[in-house]
Amino acid sequence: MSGIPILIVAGPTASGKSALAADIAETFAGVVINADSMQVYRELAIVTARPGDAETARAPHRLYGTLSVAEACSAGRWLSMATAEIESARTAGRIPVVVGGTGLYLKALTKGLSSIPDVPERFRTEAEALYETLGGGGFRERLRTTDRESAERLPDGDRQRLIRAWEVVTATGTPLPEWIRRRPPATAVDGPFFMIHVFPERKTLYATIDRRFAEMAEKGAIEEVAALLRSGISSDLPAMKAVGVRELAAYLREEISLSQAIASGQKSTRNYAKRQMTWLRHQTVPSFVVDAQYSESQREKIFNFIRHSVLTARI
RNA sequence: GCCCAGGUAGCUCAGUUGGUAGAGCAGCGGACUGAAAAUCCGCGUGUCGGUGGUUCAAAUCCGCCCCUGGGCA
Repeated sequence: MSGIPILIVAGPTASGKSALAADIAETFAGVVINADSMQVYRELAIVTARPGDAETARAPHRLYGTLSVAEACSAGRWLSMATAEIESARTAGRIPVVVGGTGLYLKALTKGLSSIPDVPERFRTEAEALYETLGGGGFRERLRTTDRESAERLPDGDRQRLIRAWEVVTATGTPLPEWIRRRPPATAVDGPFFMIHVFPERKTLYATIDRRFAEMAEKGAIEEVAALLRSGISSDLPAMKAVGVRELAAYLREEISLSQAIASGQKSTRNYAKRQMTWLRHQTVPSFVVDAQYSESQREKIFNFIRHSVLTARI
């Protein structure tokens, strides 16, 4: 059952990878499985550029809008959902087409994620309070007494990773790097994996991003964020940190003008796309690279790659 | 045509009495093991409009030319 290969479509936001994934799944009897950390949230459809009904009708789509914004997804949680979807697609004889731009998720899928016990929430609260009182430098010194390796590796300002390292060692008694070394990645699915990278030219991509963000604001993103604010969920939740949510929320709170919010959202999206490209360039080995925005003119050469490499790998 | 004010990084601009240039924003490169659309680390990327001259030395002083605003005709 694990003989069916897994196809991964990776690329920065606005590269057209979702459309490509839908095309592939429609043509080759696949199931599109989302690997985007924000498109999993139900209430964020527009700001996350989640595939619409027309697209999802063409082939089965999984893990899109499956969680509420009141919940927090995580690499581990996503991985277990994704492996379940991959196995069920395979059982049904369909090719899993994993698509997304969240580098950590894709790495977890292809290289595995060490199994580390769940850390109860109170440790995070405690760590955050401690970080506030001691400051970055002080917190790092404190961490040094229990997890020297992390304390030396991380800069004072890397609040999130320092807190995570502290949580793990405090809750489990074992430092995070030790967990990683000790436990082999337990949850990755069996391959074979094939990866398609969609890498548009930078200038084109940025122009698309700018256009798309302005359109989102016109077509309901503001209302979507307003509803999110009205729901009163904690600003610490991941969904509140999505690109576009932060900027439009600032506009709705009347802290900045609409045009400032749009300019700022466009900028954040461009910066995000750049970070994604760093991940994808260095953390994965592509099997096939599309060096342009995906469009129908690219389709045949990609399909040929799939016919010749992916399908013949099928057992 | 004449008179002003300008022309310095992708953009907006600094630049003392001459010592081959620096801020903000934008951008670029990198890291990444359960928040990852997160969180960080690093980097000025330059025919100082052009050209001749003065000088040991010119973004800076002088001449001429080009361009952009504004004003007067």
